[in-house]
Amino acid sequence: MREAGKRTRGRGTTARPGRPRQAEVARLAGVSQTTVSLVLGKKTGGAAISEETRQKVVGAAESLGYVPDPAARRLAAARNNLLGVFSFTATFPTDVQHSYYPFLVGVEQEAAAQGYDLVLFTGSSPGGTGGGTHALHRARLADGCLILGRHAPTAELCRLVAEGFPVVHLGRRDEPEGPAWVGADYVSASRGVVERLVALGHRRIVLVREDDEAPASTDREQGVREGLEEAGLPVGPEAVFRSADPARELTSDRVREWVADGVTAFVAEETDTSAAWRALNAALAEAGLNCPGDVSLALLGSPPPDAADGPTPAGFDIPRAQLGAAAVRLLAALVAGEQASEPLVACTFRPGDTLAPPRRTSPQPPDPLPGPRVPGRGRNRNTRTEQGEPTQ
Amino acid sequence: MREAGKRTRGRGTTARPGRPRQAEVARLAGVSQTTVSLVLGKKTGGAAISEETRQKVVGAAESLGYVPDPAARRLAAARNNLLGVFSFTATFPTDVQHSYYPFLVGVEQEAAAQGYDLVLFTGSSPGGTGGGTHALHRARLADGCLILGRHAPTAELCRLVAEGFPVVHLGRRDEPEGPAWVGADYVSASRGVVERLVALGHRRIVLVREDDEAPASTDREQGVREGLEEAGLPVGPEAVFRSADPARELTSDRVREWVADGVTAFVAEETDTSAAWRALNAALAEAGLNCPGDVSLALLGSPPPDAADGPTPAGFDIPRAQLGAAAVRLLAALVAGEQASEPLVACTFRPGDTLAPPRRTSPQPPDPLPGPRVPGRGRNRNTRTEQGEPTQ
DNA sequence: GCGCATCACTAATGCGCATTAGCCGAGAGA
DNA sequence: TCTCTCGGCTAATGCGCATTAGTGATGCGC
Repeated sequence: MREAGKRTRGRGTTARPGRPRQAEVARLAGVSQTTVSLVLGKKTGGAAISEETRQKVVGAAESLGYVPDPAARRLAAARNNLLGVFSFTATFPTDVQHSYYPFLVGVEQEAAAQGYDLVLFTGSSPGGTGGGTHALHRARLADGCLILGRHAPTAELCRLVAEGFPVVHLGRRDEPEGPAWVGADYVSASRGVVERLVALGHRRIVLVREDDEAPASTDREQGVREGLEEAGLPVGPEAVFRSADPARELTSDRVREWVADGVTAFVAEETDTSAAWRALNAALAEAGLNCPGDVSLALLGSPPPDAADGPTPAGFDIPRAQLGAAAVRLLAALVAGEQASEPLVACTFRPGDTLAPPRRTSPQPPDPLPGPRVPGRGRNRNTRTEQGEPTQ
Repeated sequence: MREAGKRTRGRGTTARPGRPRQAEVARLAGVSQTTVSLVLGKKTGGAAISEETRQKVVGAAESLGYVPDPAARRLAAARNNLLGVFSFTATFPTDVQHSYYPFLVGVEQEAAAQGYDLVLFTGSSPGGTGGGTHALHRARLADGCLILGRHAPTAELCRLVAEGFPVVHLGRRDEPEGPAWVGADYVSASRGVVERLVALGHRRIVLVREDDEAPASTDREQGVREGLEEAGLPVGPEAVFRSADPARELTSDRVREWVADGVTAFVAEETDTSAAWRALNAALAEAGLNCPGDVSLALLGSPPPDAADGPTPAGFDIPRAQLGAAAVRLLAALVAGEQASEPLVACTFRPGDTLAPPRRTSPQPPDPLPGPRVPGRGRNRNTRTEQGEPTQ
């Protein structure tokens, strides 16, 4: 069933039914196939090749237009330089908004850099034809596999992991026996935002967050708390406003009250809906407070795409491409049998247009901070927030 | 140099260093490797397998999570249900504007439907590490390969084709010995736009185009000409305004002149820069003509993304996702050894807000057309423009 | 002038799979 | 009873390459 019917391998003849093999090159150069492999593979691995022979081989290969067969190459090398990418929604959904595209930018780049090609496993969304329940098992075709999104069947996934197959999940996971993962360092990033505010002179800062328990939310709150603590500011319940329905509960009255009470800066968490952020902005507008004149604002994440107009909120961006790249690096390390290291990727500080020193207090940079600094709680060396320069 | 030092293949032990092979499955099922291959390959090729044995094998394979090695499959002259995707720019560039994303939407869907997974060959952009000049030959790992964009090295490409490797290029190509391709049917789509205008009562229509010889341009002009001809309207040089620098040469005076002369509709070609379209709009605005009140306008393509405001121009959209899907279908057919069929994909008519019956002539729908209709030149059955309903 | 270490190269092997040629036992035909 | 299929399976082979043992020559020291 090879090529155009029949069995083509009529060896012995000079016939060249397909593309040339190393054997043909060898014959033409008057050497052995091994020599050809050695010369073209560049690896002198123990053996030495005379310049003369090398030239003969290279010449023969060129004149025949020899190109190695990737399948054979990979088979012989016992690895195929393929990384699987599994998303349990379409990898390229019609709705670009919810796609993994930004991650894939980094995934592709890093994979290329590491010498891997990518296998996109299709049809893993509901109703996929092949595989059925065991869709994930196709991943074994690759040397390792990347999981995007939280929709992978956990049982299957853990099984792959248990069997020693290298798997990296893009996004934090909490299972003890689950796959390796990489995620954004929300804690450090959030702390960094608070540090900025403090450096500008703010002493009363309120975090507005929604009412869920996702790690993404919890981490941000923790970061804010660490930032406050580090500056010796109070971390009591008054520092966090938590609401299941910010649009209703975060009123202009509430905001006025805060401001009257000495609050000079607000920090809102970012979520799918950006409910907290929207509510905060609405309430401020209604209260007649403007930003950054009256109060400073920061958003712990990227602004929603529909809010492209208006000032850019200060805060941080999730470096999606870098996350993708980090995931690939980690996966490549696992494939190579090395140990995984830091799974957190630093976010990028976004200066924005919503920060200013507080109104009434004269900006006393970092000196007269009330309360003691907490020394041991310094930022984590490896994952510290990459803060852009203020002038940037 | 295999795995973590030493030779790992300490066969005989129960050790399972990598993913399971057919041999392991065979051992577990108590049959030979051949039987496993036979059962899992579904090909009863001469041999018959009892249902009992089949069950044992399938069970063993499943419990081990066996997945065939794609490289080995390819080497053994079989299929591996992998389609390669090659883009000679980054497949996921940072600049989303110029990406192949819309095509990939369709590629992914159709690949899933046909039971193929996709291999993204990375690093084919300039400076790619692996492969070097012969980067394209990595494609041989897959059953066939899709080429996006015009940057593939033609020589390599033609070589693959000559060797009988299934290749489909997304976008029209004109080499005689080049790869198969799929493209948008600009001719039919452009003709369809003219037909609309004619149906609305327009009798003097001018095409504004830039001065290049790309097939995309030529095809559109041809479509317009066919549309005019079909309606029995003159197809002389006065029907086409061609300019290397529309911004300068397409003046408001020129436009006024046309209108005074009885022209009631303009059609502009779409290009990277949309120069023709922009110039036309500018000239009309300067001439104080409004659309669709005074004249009707159509754009032979999708509006530039920076012109999101303003009325939606009538015209057609290139169905990128469908093109991707069509490319995959064609490729799958080639892989299966079938013959290729129609490479053209119909564009979608976009009604827009820029069409209206001509001002002074009473709208005489399709009846009193001057001149004879040209019968044989009817639209191409298979590729006719999928025109949206006007009410849509 | 005999061991011994290069040097320059080759024969042999196996990667994981598909395929081909058989092998063995049981029933059918003679 | 002896061959003759034929069903059900397996041993053997090869895909094109990389890798590992060699194998002759040659040079070198003593």
